[in-house]
Amino acid sequence: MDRYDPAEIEAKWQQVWKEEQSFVVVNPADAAAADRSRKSYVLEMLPYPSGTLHMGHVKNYTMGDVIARFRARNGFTVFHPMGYDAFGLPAENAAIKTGLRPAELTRINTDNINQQLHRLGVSIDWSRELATCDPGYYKWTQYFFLRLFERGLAYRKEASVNWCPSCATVLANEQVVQGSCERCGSTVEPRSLAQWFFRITEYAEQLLKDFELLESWPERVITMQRNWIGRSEGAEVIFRVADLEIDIPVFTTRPDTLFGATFFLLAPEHELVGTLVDGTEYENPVRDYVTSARLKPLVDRAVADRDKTGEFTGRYAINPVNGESIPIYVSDYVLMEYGTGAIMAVPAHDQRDFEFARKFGIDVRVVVSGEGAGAGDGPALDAAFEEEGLMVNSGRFDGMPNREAGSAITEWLSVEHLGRAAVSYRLRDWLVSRQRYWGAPIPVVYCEKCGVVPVPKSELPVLLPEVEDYAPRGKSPIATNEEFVNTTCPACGGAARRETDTMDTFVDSSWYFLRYTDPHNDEAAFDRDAAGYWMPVDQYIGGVEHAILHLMYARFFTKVLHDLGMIDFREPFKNLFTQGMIYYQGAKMSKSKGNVVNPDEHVERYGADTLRLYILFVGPPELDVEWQDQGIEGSFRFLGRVWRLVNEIVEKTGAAPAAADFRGAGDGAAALLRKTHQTIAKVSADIGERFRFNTAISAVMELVNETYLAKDSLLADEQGAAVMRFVAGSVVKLLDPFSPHICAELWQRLGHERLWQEPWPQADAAYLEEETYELVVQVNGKVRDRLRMPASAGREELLAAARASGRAARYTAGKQVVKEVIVPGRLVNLVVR
RNA sequence: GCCGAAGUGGCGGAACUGGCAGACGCGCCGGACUCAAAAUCCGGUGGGGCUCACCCCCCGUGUGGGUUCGAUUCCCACCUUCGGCACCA
Repeated sequence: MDRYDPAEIEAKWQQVWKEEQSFVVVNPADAAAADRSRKSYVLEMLPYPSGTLHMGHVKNYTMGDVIARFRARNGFTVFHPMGYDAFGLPAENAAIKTGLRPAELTRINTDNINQQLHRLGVSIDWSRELATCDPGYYKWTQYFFLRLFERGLAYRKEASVNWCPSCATVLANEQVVQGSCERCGSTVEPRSLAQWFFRITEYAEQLLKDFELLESWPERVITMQRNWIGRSEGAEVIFRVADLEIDIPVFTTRPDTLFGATFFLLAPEHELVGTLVDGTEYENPVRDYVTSARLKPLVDRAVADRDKTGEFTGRYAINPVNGESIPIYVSDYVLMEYGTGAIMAVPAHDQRDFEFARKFGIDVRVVVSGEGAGAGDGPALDAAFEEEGLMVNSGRFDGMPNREAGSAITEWLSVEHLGRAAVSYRLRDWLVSRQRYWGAPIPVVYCEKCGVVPVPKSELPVLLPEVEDYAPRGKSPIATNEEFVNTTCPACGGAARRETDTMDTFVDSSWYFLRYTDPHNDEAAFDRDAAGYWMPVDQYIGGVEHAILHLMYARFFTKVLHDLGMIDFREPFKNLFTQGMIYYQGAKMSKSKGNVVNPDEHVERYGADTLRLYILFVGPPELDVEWQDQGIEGSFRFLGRVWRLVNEIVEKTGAAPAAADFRGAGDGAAALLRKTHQTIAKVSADIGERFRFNTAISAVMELVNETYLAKDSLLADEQGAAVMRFVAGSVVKLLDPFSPHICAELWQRLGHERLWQEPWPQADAAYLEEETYELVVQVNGKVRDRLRMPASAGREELLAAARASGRAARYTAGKQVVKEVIVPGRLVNLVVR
C-alpha cells in the first residue's frame, strides 16, 4: 500500500477539475422559461484581496464548498461563482509603501488568492470570475450611479460629515464605530463638505418590511439592521416662535407629554439659530456656543452621561396645545441629523431634558402620573418618570391613560393643522464619495453653465487615470491629473471639470452577485433573464461583521434595481449563514495581534483536505471557535486512517462489486451495515438541514472506528467483504464534501470514476431500525439498571421487566410504588415513597 | 444602561422534541509491534469514596431558587465572558 501523500493526490484532482471544467455551469438557453426548481445559487462573500487568504476565508469557502458539493450531489444545478472586491484603501496604502501601482498590486494579490482557492479544491465556476476594479465591471457600477442620480436617489449635499484624518477621506455612518474609523481606529472628525449621498433613507420602510421575504436569516442580523434603521413612531408638532413669524416643527415620540413641555431646544447646526439671535444681546454667546459645538469630536458629543450644556437664545416658542411661551435654547445634545433638529423638552418625562432643566433652573411639570412615580410635583422629582401612567395637568386629556392620550393629542393636532402623526428613522443617507484613488470614479462633471452634469452612458466607463502620487492629501489624488480633470460638458460642450472623488467600495459589492449571472456582457450590467434565473442567492455565507454594512447596502441596491425595473425580486439573499470567527491563543486572529495562523503552511504540511476537515470539525460553524495546533494533527491522522482502511479493502477484495442486498449477512456485518445507514442519515441531516458540520464529521469518524474493529473478521468471508466494500464506498461519499481530493482518489481505487458526479447516498430505512435496545430503569429518576429489550416490546412488557429487575428492586424494596412512567424506546421510571 | 449570544472534563466540543451527561477529536496513561524509536493498531481516561478486582455508592453541565416522575435542555433572579447599540427626542 502506498502512503497517503496529499500533495500528489490534491494536485492530480485539481488538474482534473480544471481540465474537465467540472464546476462550470452555463446559463439555460431560454432562461426566462427554464425550470428553476433544481437550481441552487451558493455564494460566499467575495474576498478583499489583501495579500493572502486567512483562516476566516478558509472556513468561509470550505463551508460554501461543502454546501455546494452536497447540493450538487443531491441533484441541484449548483451555481458557485467567485470574484474579488478589489478596489479599496489597503491596496492603495500598500501601493504608497511599496511603490507598486495599485492595479499591479491588486493583480498580484488576486492571482495569489485565485491560486490559494484552487489549492483548497473549492468547486468554483471559474468562468465567471470577476474583479470589481476591472473597467468592464466598474463601468456598470458607474452606470448604476447614474440611474440612481436620474431618480434623485444619488444627490450632492453640503453637510457635516465624518472625516478620518488618517485615511484622509470621509466615511459613511456605518463605517464609524464608537466615533472611530472602522478600518484604522482613528478618531473621526466632523467636517463640512459637499459630498455625494445615496438616499437609502427612502428605503427605510422597505428594508424593514422585506425582512418577511427572507427565508432564513440569523435573528441577530435582522435585529442589528432593525436597530440600525431605528424606526420610531410619534408626531411632528409645529411650534411658532413668539414675535417672529417662524414655525419650527419638532419630532416627538411622546405627544402625550406635550403639556409638560417647559422649554425648547435647537441643534447648534439648526439653520434658524442665526435668525433667532442676530442683532440681539444673545448673538455672541450663542454663536460662540455653536462654534465650539461644531468643533467638538463626534465621539465626545455622543457620550450620554456628559454634562448638559446650552445657551439661551432670548426667544420663546409657543406650545400649540396650551399657548404657553417656553424659552428656546441651543444645546448640542440635540442632533441635526435626527428628526427636525429641534425638540420640545419635557423634563418630567425625559431624563436628558430633566438633567438640562435642573442645570438651567427650568420648571419640571409632571403630566403623566403613575405608580412609583413622583406623583408629587416637579421640584420633588429626582429623575424623569418615563413609565406609563394617567394624564394630569393636561386640560381635557386629564385622566386618560397616557398612550391613548398620545393618539388623541396627535389626532387633535392634525385637525387643527398644528401637527400630524410622523415616523422618524435613525438611519442616515449613505455617504458614497471618497477622497481616495483606488475606486470607481464618480461619473459626473461640473460645468459652469450647466452645473452638475452626468456623464452619458455611451461615455462609460470613466476610466480611473494614472497618477504619479497616490498619497492622500484631503483631495482625491486624481485631482492632480489635469488631463483627467479638464473635460468638456456633455450638455453644452463648454469647459467643465470632472468629479475627482471615487465611490465607496461598498457600492462595488452591492451588486456583484448579479454580475456573476452574466459576467461577460458588454451591453448591460446583466441579462434580465439570466439574473432572474439564478437569483436570488439561495445560500449566502459570510462573516457577521457585515451584518449592517454590506448586507444592508446590497439589500438597498437590490430594491432600487427592482424599482428601476431591472429585476423582479426585492431581496438578494434568501438564506444567510453567518460564520463565527476563529480565535487563537484566546484572541481573535489578527495581524495586529500577531496571532495569525497561515493556511498555506498547513496546506503544505497536511494538505488542503486535512485543513478543510479540521476547520469545520473544530466546532459549530456559527460560533467563534478556538484554533488548536494539535487539533489539525488529529484530522490528518483520521484521513490517514481512512486512506489505509479503504486501500486495505481494495487490496483484499479486488474490484468485486459492493453487493446490493445484505439481508442474511452475519451479526457483525448486519451491525456494521446498520451503523453505515445511520451515519448516512445523520450526515445528510447535519449538512443539509442543520449546518452542523462538526457532528457530521464525528459521525463518519465513529463509523470508521467501528469498521476498523470489524475489519478482520468481515474480510474473512465473501459476503463480509462485499459489506466492507459498501461501507468503504459510503465513507468516501460522505466525506467527499469536506475532503474532496482524497475521496476522489479512493473512489477511483474502488473501481469507479468522478465521485463528484455520484448521487448522494441514501439511508435505507430497513437498516435503520434496531431490533433491540437498552431500556433504562430508573427509581425516582436515578438510573438503577439497563435491560436489553426487543424494539417491539409493549408498555406492559417494559413495566414487567423493570419490576423484575433485581438491581432496581434494591431501591424499591419495602417501599410503595406510587407512579410508573413508561417511555417506550427509552426508559421506565418507578417512583417510590 | 439597553438588546443579543454564550458559560459542560486538562483542552476543542457532543447530547435533535424534557428522558443513560461528557459522542468525536486533542492531550495524558497503559499494552501490542520494534534491537530501539517514529508511525501504526488495541485499551483506559469527569471528581470523590469504598471491603479501590472495573463491584458498588455519592457528587457533578456558571450561581441560587422553581416547575416536573425526571432539567445541560423549560421558568425566575443573579454572576462572568463576548458581540451590537448607546444623548436618536
